[in-house]
Amino acid sequence: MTDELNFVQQARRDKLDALVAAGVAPFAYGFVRTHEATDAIASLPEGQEEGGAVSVAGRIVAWRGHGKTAFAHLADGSGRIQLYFRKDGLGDDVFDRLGLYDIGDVIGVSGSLMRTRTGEVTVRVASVEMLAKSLRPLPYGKEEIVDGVTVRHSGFADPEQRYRQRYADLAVHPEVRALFIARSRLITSIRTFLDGRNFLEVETPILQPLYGGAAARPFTTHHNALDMPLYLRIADELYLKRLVVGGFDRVYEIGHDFRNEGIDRTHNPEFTMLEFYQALADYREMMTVVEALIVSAANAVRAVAGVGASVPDLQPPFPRIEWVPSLNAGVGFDVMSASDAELRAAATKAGVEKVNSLSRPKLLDELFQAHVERKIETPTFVIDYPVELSPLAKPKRGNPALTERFELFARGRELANAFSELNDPIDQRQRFEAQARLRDAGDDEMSGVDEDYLRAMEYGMPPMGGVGIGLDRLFMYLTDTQNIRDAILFPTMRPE
RNA sequence: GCGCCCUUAGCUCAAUUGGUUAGAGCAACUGACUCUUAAUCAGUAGGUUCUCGGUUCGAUUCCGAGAGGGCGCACCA
Repeated sequence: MTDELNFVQQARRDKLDALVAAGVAPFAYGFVRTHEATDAIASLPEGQEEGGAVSVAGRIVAWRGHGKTAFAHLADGSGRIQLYFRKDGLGDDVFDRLGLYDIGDVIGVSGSLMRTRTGEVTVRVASVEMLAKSLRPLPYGKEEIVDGVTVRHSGFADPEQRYRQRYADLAVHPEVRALFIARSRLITSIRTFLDGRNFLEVETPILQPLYGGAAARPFTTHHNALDMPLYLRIADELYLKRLVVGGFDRVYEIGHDFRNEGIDRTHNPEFTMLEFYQALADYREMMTVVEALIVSAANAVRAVAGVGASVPDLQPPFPRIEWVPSLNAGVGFDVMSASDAELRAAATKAGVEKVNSLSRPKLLDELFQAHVERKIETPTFVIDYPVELSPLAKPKRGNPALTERFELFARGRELANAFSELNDPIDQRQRFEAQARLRDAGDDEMSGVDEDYLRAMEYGMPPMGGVGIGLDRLFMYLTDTQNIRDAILFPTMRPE
């Protein structure tokens, strides 16, 4: 695609010049609107032919000229309304100038409501103002009737262009707008839910001198004045837990985490994470909180017109299955007492590749994914993970080979990850040092020892339950969206 | 990173086995039309067929390389 003016764009420039020559400012400062489109339509009672004066504003999305009259449709955030222009109502000058208007122009009109012969509520335009001349045609689609069925042809089907030019995608696709309205409702519902349970919303650093709280490769940047490296956070966890030390018993943060990994249909380098921490609660208590939060979020999305139909019917309490017994049932032997060789054989049988290069924890994880995770359809809590898979969780009371951890799965995907959080600074130091050794050995997904965090723990960190929920993933689950790029307004793309 | 597929007018898509001047709808432009709504009718214009190279008398079509994208796999505890 070229940035040179093509003939369509040149025609619009010429109209712009003609408007200016006629004394019409093509880019206005504002407009006083009395009604949104759907409100204006609703204000004319059924059966009534004529109504009062309204002022509406929006984008011209259809234009049908008829010599000395013209019909148009105007779209705003609420919907669309028809406009009716008459030469003998507007005067020759104004009516003739309508030829300089195009589909895509943002205009404001005033006039009285009327009902057309076919019953459509319409504004009989008495005055019209150009608010923003459109110099580039929007790729509106077309509808046609094929064998009695209405087929919508998008005018903008190339996914790449839709992601790159989300503004145009939104402008021509009402269903895309509806989806992102639903996303906003989801976020709002989570805030309302947590605020209602006395959680405090906080903001913690995105630029961090040490990254931690997850295992991922970070984005690295540099602060010039301090002449030091900084990392974009891969998780909020360690800062939120510092705040619990400070006396904020219930905190949460909704924000972006950044992970320098591959891009695919479920991964974007920056994504929206919810983390919340509740002092004195253990992981079992957090399961009931998560259940209620997910149901509340699902209800919020379900209420959005045009999106809600895809939301699964959720019936709490969600099933809880234990990690070890469920995997044992899948493979047919006891994985905890099995030798590495037995695990490798089972992994090979399950279709796992390169089993000889995998560590024991990785083998267990692969087996669990193949035999249990992928088969989970309806929301299900998996609880009590082996300690070697969960270095950040507290040991399980009465069984130190396990941890007090749960993950929530649905449709084979992880929706939430939670622990009874480690609050023993001596244990924490040992785990940090083990991570630091791995990092020094070349694993750049591992961070070093966070001395400041240890200092915070040494002051006394209350026991707490902590939960992380990837909100893009949750939204994708609730709306049955297959690609994360359809759930993020401006997904990460290569430069054009 | 690997495999498969895609890239033609502003947009959505055609183009027979490699063969005349690369077509259609919408959008655009000119004209007609005072209740239309996929408005209608008559006409006009619009192309580096992603880029570079090769094969051929001849390439949108076949081959090679590159760019961008989509899907799947792998990676992402």
